[in-house]
Parts: sequence; structure tokens; C-alpha cells
Amino acid sequence: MPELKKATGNGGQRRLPLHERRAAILAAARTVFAKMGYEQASMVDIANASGIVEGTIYIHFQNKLDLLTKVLETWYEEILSGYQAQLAGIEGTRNRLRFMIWYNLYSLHQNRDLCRLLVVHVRSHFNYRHTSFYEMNCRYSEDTLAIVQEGIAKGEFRADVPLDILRDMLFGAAEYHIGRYFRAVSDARALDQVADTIVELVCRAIAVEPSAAPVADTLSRLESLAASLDASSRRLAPRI
Amino acid sequence: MPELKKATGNGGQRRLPLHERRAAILAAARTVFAKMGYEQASMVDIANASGIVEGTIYIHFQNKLDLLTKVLETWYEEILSGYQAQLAGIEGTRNRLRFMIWYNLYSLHQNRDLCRLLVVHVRSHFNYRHTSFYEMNCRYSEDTLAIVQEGIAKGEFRADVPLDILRDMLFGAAEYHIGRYFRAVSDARALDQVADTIVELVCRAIAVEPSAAPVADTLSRLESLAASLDASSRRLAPRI
Amino acid sequence: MPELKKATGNGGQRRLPLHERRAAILAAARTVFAKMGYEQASMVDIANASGIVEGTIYIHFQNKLDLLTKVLETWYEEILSGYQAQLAGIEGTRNRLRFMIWYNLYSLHQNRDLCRLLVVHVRSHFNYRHTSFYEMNCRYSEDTLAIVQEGIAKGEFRADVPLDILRDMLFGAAEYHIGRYFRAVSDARALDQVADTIVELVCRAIAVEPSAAPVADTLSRLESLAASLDASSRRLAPRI
Amino acid sequence: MPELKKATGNGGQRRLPLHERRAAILAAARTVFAKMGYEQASMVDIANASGIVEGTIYIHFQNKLDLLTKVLETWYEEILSGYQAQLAGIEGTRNRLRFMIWYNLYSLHQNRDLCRLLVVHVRSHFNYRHTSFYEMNCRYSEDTLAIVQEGIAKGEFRADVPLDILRDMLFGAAEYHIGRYFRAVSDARALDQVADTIVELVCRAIAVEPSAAPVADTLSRLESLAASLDASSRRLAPRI
DNA sequence: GATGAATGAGAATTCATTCAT
DNA sequence: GATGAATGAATTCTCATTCAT
Repeated sequence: MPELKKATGNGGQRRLPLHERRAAILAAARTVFAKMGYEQASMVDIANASGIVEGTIYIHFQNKLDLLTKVLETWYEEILSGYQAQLAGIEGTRNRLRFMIWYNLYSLHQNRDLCRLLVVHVRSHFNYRHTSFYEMNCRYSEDTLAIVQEGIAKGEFRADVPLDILRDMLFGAAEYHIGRYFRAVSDARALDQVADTIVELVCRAIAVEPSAAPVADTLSRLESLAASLDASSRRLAPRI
Repeated sequence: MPELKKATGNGGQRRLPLHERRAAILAAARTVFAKMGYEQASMVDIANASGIVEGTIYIHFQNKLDLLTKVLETWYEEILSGYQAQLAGIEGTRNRLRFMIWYNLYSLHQNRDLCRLLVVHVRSHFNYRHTSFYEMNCRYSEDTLAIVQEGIAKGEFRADVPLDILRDMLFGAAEYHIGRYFRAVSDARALDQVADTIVELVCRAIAVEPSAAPVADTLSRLESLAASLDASSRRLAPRI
Repeated sequence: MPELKKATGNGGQRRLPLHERRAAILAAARTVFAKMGYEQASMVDIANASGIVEGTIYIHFQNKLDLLTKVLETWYEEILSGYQAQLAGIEGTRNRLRFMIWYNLYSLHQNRDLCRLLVVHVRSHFNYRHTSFYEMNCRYSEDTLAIVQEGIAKGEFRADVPLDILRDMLFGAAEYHIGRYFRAVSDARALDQVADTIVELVCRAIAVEPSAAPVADTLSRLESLAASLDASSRRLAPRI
Repeated sequence: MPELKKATGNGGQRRLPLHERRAAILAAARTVFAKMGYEQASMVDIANASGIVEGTIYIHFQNKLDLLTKVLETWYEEILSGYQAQLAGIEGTRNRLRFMIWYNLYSLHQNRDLCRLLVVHVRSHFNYRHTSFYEMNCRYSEDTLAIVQEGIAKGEFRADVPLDILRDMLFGAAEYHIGRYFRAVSDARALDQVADTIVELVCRAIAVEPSAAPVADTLSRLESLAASLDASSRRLAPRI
């Protein structure tokens, strides 16, 4: 008859209540994944960091990818649970927009590694559109663009603002900046100024006046105007 | 009687001169890495795609990571070797800026997978600043910002344009857009319009005009002022 | 006022008395083992199928192999508890033999998977001879061969029937047939005919008649001889 | 950048030519599988028995099941490559049939464990009919039954022999006998007698005379005949 | 008695890299 | 220079069994 597997069993461990054990694994996994990346991190690393054995992870999570997903979900939910309350207390289109930009910068800055994992392992996957990440991301995007749309309604911004490209600029600038940041000095306070600068640029870009576009035209019109003024002044001029 | 050539028995083994063999491996590796990613791609896959055996790769490249690096370097050099000649033929600040934006979008779009590999395996690593990638990237950034600086010199753009944040917006928007693009329809021609929109927004954002009051309004006010001046000058004229 | 019964808070946990719980586990294990095989079936599978948890199984059974053994024992006992009563009601050597063949076929057919488990995990092991299976199996063999021996005693079968090889043929044919059956159409009613055919062949094989000359011929020759004897006896008769 | 895997590589082994290495693994696997069974045998066991490392097995065989299949195929081909030449040198239906029975017994006896693996892991699988085993098995079956059919053609056997059930009896008896044998004394010379006995029984069963079947009837006919003889003898009787 | 989370010892499989040929 | 079989360490995942609750 087939040999029996050696008995191992529970060595008497039961330190944590169910939910805390799960949370402990998530926390450890977040750290390890952030430090080493998905492929480089091994389940042993995570188990060690959790103070448990590999096998135990599989009680709480289906597999490695599931664990990563749960880590990122938890983190993403943390991020996206905070902003709405704060946003409610802010008035003025520009202020509100600035907050959303800053909040995005700040969140990414808080955990750039997880952010990269999100981009690489979640956002670039074909089924991303059917994940909870997509929904959460959409919500943040929409809440941000809603501010712009309010601005349009109030006549502060032009009616023909290209919202999708604007979104690319807002979120792209943040991600790119944080990406560069990662390799430079890491000073969270500087994010304030970055947010200021971005919002300034963006507001100029979409403000209601037909700003820079026909600058050259405007210039020439101003020049011809100046000329006419000059002319009329000449006509006035026989002052002497 | 003419002598018959003896069969060599080589079976056509060493077809390619050294340099071409290396190039063939690079080409195969580019394809395989792009399709499967770094970790998922195996040296056997690459060897098969090259029509050689695994061991041979190690004659030409130190190891897998070296191969990836060389692949990405080659690709990046290709990208960055093309634009300067074209840029030289383009006149006008806005046109030149638009070209650089479009070229970036286009290059990323051409090979999003390699782009992702670059981000994950090269750009996010601590020694990135000492790689040739960093230098190449800087050059493109600088060439782009140089256009803005020329614009400033010409008085087309404000003198206080925050160049580093502007760079984040330009390149960030491109990367973010392509990232979203990847999951949506893939239509290279649409990039034209994206570039247009981005350059439009950016130029508005940094144009020399103060955005305080609507330019058009300002203009018309100036014009009416000029008219009234003109009128008053006429009326004043009899003064002499 | 009538007092209200307090809710126990047990949630209905301990539904079944001990023996029934054990039976429930056995039943679930039989299903799971039959469907998945021994190695492929996990204790969790069995626990789930039983509506209990893994740990509980170990209260009722020593280990997985013990559970399998008990499952097979239960099943084997079921099989072997049924036939004697029925056999008692059947008369005639051939009929009784046919019943035992059919019953064997039928039992194997009813649960080929358990049958395979029996072969692999029980019957092929060195200590099989000291198991209850061996005893049960022997009993069925003996009961079958006893019929043959009765046939011999009655002069229906040859005295020199090689009983052990006959047993191999009877049970081997059944197992082989069911093994092939498993992969073909599964029609329990056809087993009737199979049993018929087997018993026919076997009876021919061990019938008391010497097979040297055709029995029918022999018979008719005897009959004609008898007739001629009769005739001659008539012709002789006037002798008196 | 991702850490490099530690170099291991070939420690300078290249003892065996390609085909021999494969053969060595097959031989080791045959032994290990035979001794331990499929599930109990581990790839490490087989590697150790081969004097190589686990990984090397996967160069020559796709996976564990593939290895088992190749082991069994090799063995089965060995078995089935030998008999036809020998059969050609044997004359007489009964002799030829006896040879096929003996050969089957002998082959199974030579490697009962592989035989069981064949039954459990190959023959009971749903796609068995599309394996080379099925074909090989069919060939042996057909060659055996062809002898019976020749016997029928020659008038030695009844025309209505149920060939499929006969096959079940022949091969089933052999397998069952070997199965029991396994647990008893293992004496190859006894197989001669077993084959003799089986062929004797089978020939009686299918011989052309309407043998045992209506033994009872025959008996009664004989009895009535005896009675009539008796009667006529009585009539003859005034012997004195 | 029942629970089920934790255990820990494997299991199969992969693969970058080496080096005798 | 090219080959490709061999290496060996690592990886993910499984699961029978235990025992604190």
C-alpha cells in the first residue's frame, strides 16, 4: 500500500485571528513586492516576512498573482477612499483641480513601487478593463475632469477643452514626474510646488481666453493697431 | 573531366559573419522580449527565433540581462538617430515642438512593449543615471526643451516657463496616452491629432500673453480704445 | 406565561450521531475516490463532499489510506452480503454457476472505479493475504467453485477439472470484460448475455463428456445401436 | 535591474551519447516505476537511479507521464516484437493457440508491475483507443483470434464461437492468474502447465462437438436409452 | 466531538548558464 | 566559433496531518 506522508501538521500556531493573519500577509507582501518586484519576489520571501510558512499563504490567497492583485487593490482602495471627503471641503475650480493633481502626485509618491507594479502587471493587461482597478481609476479621472467641466460651465474654461488629452497630461505629468523623482531626491514637500506649477500651466492652457493660439496674429494685430495709434498720434502730433 | 566539388559536410552551419549573427540574435531577442516580456522569455525561445542554439548567444552576449540591455539600446538608438535630421528641416517654434511631441508619441507607439521593458527593467533602476539610456533620454529632452527656450528667446513663450514640469507634461502625456492606447484601438494616424492637441494646449499654457483677461476681449478693447483715440485725436485735431 | 426556549447558538452543528457521521464520510469518500482516484482525491475534497471539515475525518479514521481501506471494505461487504441469499433460491448447477458469474460481472460493472482502486491499492500489495479483502474474495471464489464441485459430485462435470485455473478464467474473463467495457458503451443489460456466453463456454469446457467424438453423433450412434439391439432382440424373441 | 541567476551549467558531464542517455533514463525509470508505482515514484528517484540530475530528464522527456508512457511503450514493443517469428514456426491450431496463451502469460509474468501500470495508467484512460498501446494490443488479440478462426475454418472449432468473450477469457485468465501469482510463489516453469491447462479448457469449450451444453439432456436421453435397452434386454431376457 | 488555520516536507517543472565535444 | 546536453538551484504550489481553540 502507498506509503503515508509524514505527519507535519500545526505546530501549535494560532497567534493571529483570521483577518489579522490575512492583513499581515498583505502587509508583508506589499513590502516585498515593492522592494523586489513581482517576478523577483518569491513566495518564500513573503512567507518569511510574514513570519509564517509558504503554504499558509495559499490558505488566504489563491496564488502569487492573486496575492499581488489583492495587495494592489488594498493599496488602491486606501488611496481612493480618502480624497472625496477632502475635496468636498475645497472651493473654487482652480483650488479643487489643484487638490486632485496634488493628491495624485502625493499618492504615487507614497508608493512609487506599487505604482509601477500597477502599471506593469495590472494596467497593461488585456483584461484591465474588467478589473476593479479600472473602475477605481475611472472614478478618479471622472472626478478630476468633472471639476474641469464645472469650470467650463462657469465660463472659466473654454468649452472646447479636449478632456481626454487633458487627462493624459494631468495624470501623465504626475506619473512621469514621480518616475523621475524616484531617482532624484525624495522630498514630499516639493510636491506642493509641483502641483502648483502643473495647475498653473493647465489653467493657462484651458482658460477661457483664446490665449496663445493666435499669438502671432494677435501680435500683428497689436502691431498694426500700434501703427494706427502711431499714425493717429502723428496726426495729433503737430504738437510741437 | 571537370572535378566535382566535394561536399563540405558543414551543412551550411556558419552562414553569417560574426556581426550579422550578433544582429540576428538581437533582432530575434527584440521580437521575443517584446512579445513575452523579460522573465517570460527564455533563452531557448530566443535561440530558436534566431535559428541558433542557446550556447551561441553567450558567445555574443554576457547573459540574458546584457542581451536585453543591448536590445533596448539598439532600439533606443534607432529612435534617437532619426529625429535630428528631420527636425533640422522644420521651421517655426510651434512646428518644431509639435514634431518632437509627435515623434515621441510615434516612437512609443511603434513599440510599446519595448517601451515597457525600458521602464521596468532600465528606467526604474538605481543606476539608471549611469546608463547610456539616461544620456540618450536627456538628449531628447534637451532637444525638446531647447525649442521651448528658443521660443522664450524669441519672445513667443514666457520667460518663466517651468521647463522641468513642462517636460513632465510633454513626455508624461505621451506615455500615459500610449499606455491607454495600448488597450484601445491602435490607429497610428490618430497620433497626428493627439500631437496637435497637446501642442495646442502646451502653447496656450506657456504663451507669452498674460492670461489674466481674455486676449480677444483685450484686443477689442484696445481696438475700441484705439478707435476712440483715433476719433478723439480727430476731434482734438482742430486744436492746432 | 410559557417560557420561550432559548436559542442554543449551536447553529445546528452536531447534526448527526457518531455512527451516521462516520457513514456520511464513508459515502462521500467513496464517491470522491471513485471519481478522482486515490492520489488525486484530497482530504479537503472528501471533507467538502461530506459537509464537514478535514480535521473531523481524522476523528473517525486514522489517515487517508485507512479511509480508502474502510471505503473499499464497506463496498466489498455490500457486494458479498447480497449474493448468498439469492444463490440459495437458484437450482441447477449451471444456473447457479451462471448466477455467480453474472453477479461478479454485475458488481464490477456497478463500480469499476472502486474495483480499480481495489486492484491497485489493495490487491497488489504484499500483505493482501492478511487483509479482510483476501478473505472475502476467497469466500466468493470458494462459493463459486463449490458449485463446480457439486457439479462434479453429481457427475455433471469431469472429476479432473483444474479448479484454480477455472477460477482464473471465470474471474479473469469478468474483469477483463469490464475493463474493456469501461471504454466502450456501458449497457448493464448486455451483461446477461455475457454471463450466458461465459457459462456456456465454461460448461462445455468442463462437461463430463469426453470431447473425443461428437456427443450428438455418439448419442445417435448409441440410439441406432439401441434400435438395432431392440430390433434384433425382437427378432431374437421368437426364440423363447 | 533584475538579479542574475547564479551560474550552474554543465559540470563537465557528457558521458553518454544521446541515445544511450535516453535509454539509461528509460531503464532507470522502468525499474523505479515498477518498484514504486507511478505516483509514489518521484522524478528525483528516477534521476538518482539514472545517475543524473532531475532537470536532465526533462531534456529527454516532456514530463513524468510522458516518461511513463515511453517506458511502457518500450516494454510493450519488446514484448510484441518477439512472438510472430516464433509463432511462424509452430504448427497445429492447438499448438499455436497454446503458444499465444503461454507467451502472454510469460510476458506478463516477466514484468507484472509494468503490466499493472499499463492497466491503471494507460488502458483505463479515455484516450486509450488512440494510443499505440491500443494498436499493439489489438494486433496481439487479432493474431490470437486468427488462430481460432483458422481452427473454425478447418472444422476443428465450432463456427459459432463467441470470439470476443473468448478473448476476454483468454487474456483475462492470464492477467488474473499473473495477478494472483504475484502474491504467491513465482515460478516461471509452472507457466507451461498453466498454459496447457488453459488451452485444454478452451479447446474443450470451443471444440466442434456439441459438448457439455446439454449434458443433463444427454444424460436423460442416455438414461431413457438405457431403459429401453434394458426393456429390450428384458424382452431378450428369457435368457435362461 | 468538531473545527480549520497552520504546518513542513515535498512535488514537478523551469531555465540561465557552462563546457566537453 | 558553434553546439546542446547537463547542471543545480530555485520556483510555485499541494496536501496529509496536527492541535489550539
